[in-house]
Amino acid sequence: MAGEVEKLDENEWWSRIQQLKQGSQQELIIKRNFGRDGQNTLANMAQNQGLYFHAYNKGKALVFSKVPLPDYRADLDERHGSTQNEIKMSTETERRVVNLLARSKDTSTQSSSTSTFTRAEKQPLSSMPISRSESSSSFDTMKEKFSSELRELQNSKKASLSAKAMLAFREKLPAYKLKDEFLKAVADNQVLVVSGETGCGKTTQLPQFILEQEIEHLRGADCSIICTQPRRISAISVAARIASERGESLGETVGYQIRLEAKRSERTRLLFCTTGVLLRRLVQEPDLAGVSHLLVDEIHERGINEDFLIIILRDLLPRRPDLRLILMSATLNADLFSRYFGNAPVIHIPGFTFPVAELFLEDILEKTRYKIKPEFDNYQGNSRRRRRQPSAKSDPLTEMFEDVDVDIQYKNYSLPTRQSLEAWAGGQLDLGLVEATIEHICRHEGDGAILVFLTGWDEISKLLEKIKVNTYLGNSSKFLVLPLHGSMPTVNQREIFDRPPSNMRQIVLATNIAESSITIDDVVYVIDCGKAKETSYDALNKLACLLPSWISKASAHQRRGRAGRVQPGECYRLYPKVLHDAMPQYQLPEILRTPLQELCLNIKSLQLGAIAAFLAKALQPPDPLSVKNAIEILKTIGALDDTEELTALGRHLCKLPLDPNIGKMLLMGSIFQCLDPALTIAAALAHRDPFVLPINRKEEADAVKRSFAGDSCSDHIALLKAFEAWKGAKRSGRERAFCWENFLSPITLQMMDDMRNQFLDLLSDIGFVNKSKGAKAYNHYGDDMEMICAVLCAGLYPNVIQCKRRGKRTAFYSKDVGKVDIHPSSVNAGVHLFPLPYMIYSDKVKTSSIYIRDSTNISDYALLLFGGSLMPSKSGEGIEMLGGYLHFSAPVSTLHLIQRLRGELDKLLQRKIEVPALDVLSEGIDVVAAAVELLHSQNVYQ
DNA sequence: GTCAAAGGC
Repeated sequence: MAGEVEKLDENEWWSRIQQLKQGSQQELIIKRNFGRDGQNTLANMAQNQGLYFHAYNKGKALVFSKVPLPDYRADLDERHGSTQNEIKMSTETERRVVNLLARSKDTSTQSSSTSTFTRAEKQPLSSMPISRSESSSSFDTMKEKFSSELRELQNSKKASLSAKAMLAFREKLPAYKLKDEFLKAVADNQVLVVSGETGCGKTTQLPQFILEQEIEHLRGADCSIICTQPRRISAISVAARIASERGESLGETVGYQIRLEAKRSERTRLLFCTTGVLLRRLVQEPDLAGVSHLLVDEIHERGINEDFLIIILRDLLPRRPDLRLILMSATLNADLFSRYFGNAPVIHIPGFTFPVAELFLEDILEKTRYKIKPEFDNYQGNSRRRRRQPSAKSDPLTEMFEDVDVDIQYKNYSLPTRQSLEAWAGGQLDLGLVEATIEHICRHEGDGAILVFLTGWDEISKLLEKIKVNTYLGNSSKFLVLPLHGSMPTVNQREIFDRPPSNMRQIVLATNIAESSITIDDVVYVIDCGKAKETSYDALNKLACLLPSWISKASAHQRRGRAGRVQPGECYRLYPKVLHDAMPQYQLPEILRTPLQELCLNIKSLQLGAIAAFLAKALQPPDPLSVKNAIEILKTIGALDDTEELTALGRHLCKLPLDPNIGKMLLMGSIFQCLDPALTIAAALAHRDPFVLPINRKEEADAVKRSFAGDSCSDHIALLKAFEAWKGAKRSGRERAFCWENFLSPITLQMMDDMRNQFLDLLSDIGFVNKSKGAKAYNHYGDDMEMICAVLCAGLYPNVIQCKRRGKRTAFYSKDVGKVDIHPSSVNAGVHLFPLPYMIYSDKVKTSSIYIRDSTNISDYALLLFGGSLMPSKSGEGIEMLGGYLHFSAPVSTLHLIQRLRGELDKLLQRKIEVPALDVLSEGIDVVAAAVELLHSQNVYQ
């Protein structure tokens, strides 16, 4: 059935596609011989031509067809055929299941009545009319009274002595000098873009100017100013700063609101919140009724939430002519936002930082006399050969430098420097160079902390080791070296913020976390390796990647700025100046680098119309193929129907602040009586891994995690058991010791606990849980490992891989990308044989290989009963799933029994989703018991 | 054989 595979050049494809359209041929199969960007364009254009497109075998075979294509075709897959899994059910099990099914009530007659419910639910999600009509005269009087009260209070605070000192401080900020110009621009324009460097005071002053003016003009009661921040910590700290500048306590006129935490009151007029909080609020208030001014801060960071918000706001402005929108950005790309909003005026505020001297690789080599040794695999000494054979990993920027003629470009530099530049390989960071640079600063430059930007855990750990054995830097009475990484326990410690003893120099080895999330005050020297690990999304292979790459000029600028906060500083850049000049201006916005299913669900939830059309309005619209993939997943998990409308399940998922798969897992847990485990696992997957990665005691940490997993072959169970043990330790008052001994982060665990409560509230809001019944009513199978794994399967599907025996080991295969590996941090890493034939996972990412980060070993029955829909296989003798990728064979009676049970389960589930209050235990006890019976009689894995 | 960073009514 496969047509002949053709090799085509990129410039031939268009005419061949035209031929396909006009001729009698059914399909065209192209073997890829060009880059991925070309493929995506090709795929999109072919689809515009009305042809179906699918990529097979890691995108090596591209198929265009006049008929819809299956998403798996063994004939085009060179990697492996998918194996049949033979299901052997014992007669005893079969008899029990048949009996249980016979006892179960026939639920099919009742399900028809639910359709009316579905239709009623399709009406707008919420309509909360603001009852302006009620504004009786007494209401107006109250507001007037409140407005003048606010003004009196503001004036009395201003008069106080401390306020005068505070004002003197504020007046020194660059933003203060533009106060009048800013307020006039806000009054005259609906949209305003403000650009300003760090330290200019825009975040603390501009919202405050508006607040002061509104109160002064007796509009205090009517105004509601919102300022969004991308991070929780900045929302709190900025709000606290402004409250103190106004001489008030936090939560009076100035407050904040972040997830699970708020300090605000009836009197709050200026609210700082995370962008996510505002997006959630938009579901209830699509017009932001009642908001007078909205400031969106840090938009230059181009986070997915901010980019999403901006599309919504541009559509909203005509409906809210009285709303004022102020976009705040770093200097570099303010014009981009101005153009997006119809050339909105831009105000620029100069920054206030100390000058930072810049040194590039060539200067550093000259100063340190460090000698770069040629790379082994790349080298045989002669530079011409190096140029002709660039290492496979090298990127365009590094290649660009390989073409530079060092002797000409650097003729004013010494010979050793030129030789080192010749040997420099941008593909790999030279830690010896970093060490030499640190030592140079410590020996020859003045006092002050050193901040080193590295890409990840491994580099931090190795450099730490190098410093420890360095004869000069290893002196722990003179140098305080601190690793700073999001998953290291030190992040939660205060050491980094405490000033070191005066005779010690602090050296911080950090990831990007120190670029914007954590500020270390007394940094004078920054060493920048020029790289960061960055996610990207390969739409063709439906694969997320996390690879080190060169940072943008904007990031490099931000890193440099970290040296000039307290006094003039120095920035040592471990890459040549010509490379810096060739860096991209900005990083690709997050919306172009991430899987989009959650965003797509939010678009439907906010009723913003067709997904693709909406996203096409973005500042930089995502690849249509990425959008298509996201919609495809939402359809597979049953959140969207064929017309891209929300299903009943989809509407429930909208209410949960979770990735749709994790949300579904949570709903399934509540339905199938594993509520507590589902809450815990959902919280961990949505937030972050509570296991920390200590730098010295990695093996111990690994062993602890494995002991939590027991023999479950599941990272998810390890999370669950760790959380439960923490709860126990907390009850007995030994939380701290417990966390320390078990390499767990108390902050993360506490956050998980709070999130569990939020999820429980939300499940109660949508009717799945009746809190008054107590936890016991929803945890009948809370200790049943097979049932918990089945719930994981129900939620995380189609994230499933096959485990196949290869001699004494097991190999793993996924439908989209073929062979994958278990991530070495998983409890399943290094295990050679597994009791069950599949793994379900929530995170697959390409780094040095394609890794499944967290996995749970599951049975055929878990997949058959809780996975994707069952299709009769083409041969007619079995069942297929996942577009033909998974095959199951069994005697006809077994197949029928499984299909019948699956049918009953689906019916029960559908009714429960449409009528959430339905009691599954009383309505479907026998069907669920039959499922449990099968799950417990696990097939022997061959 | 490995672990960038953020975020949610």
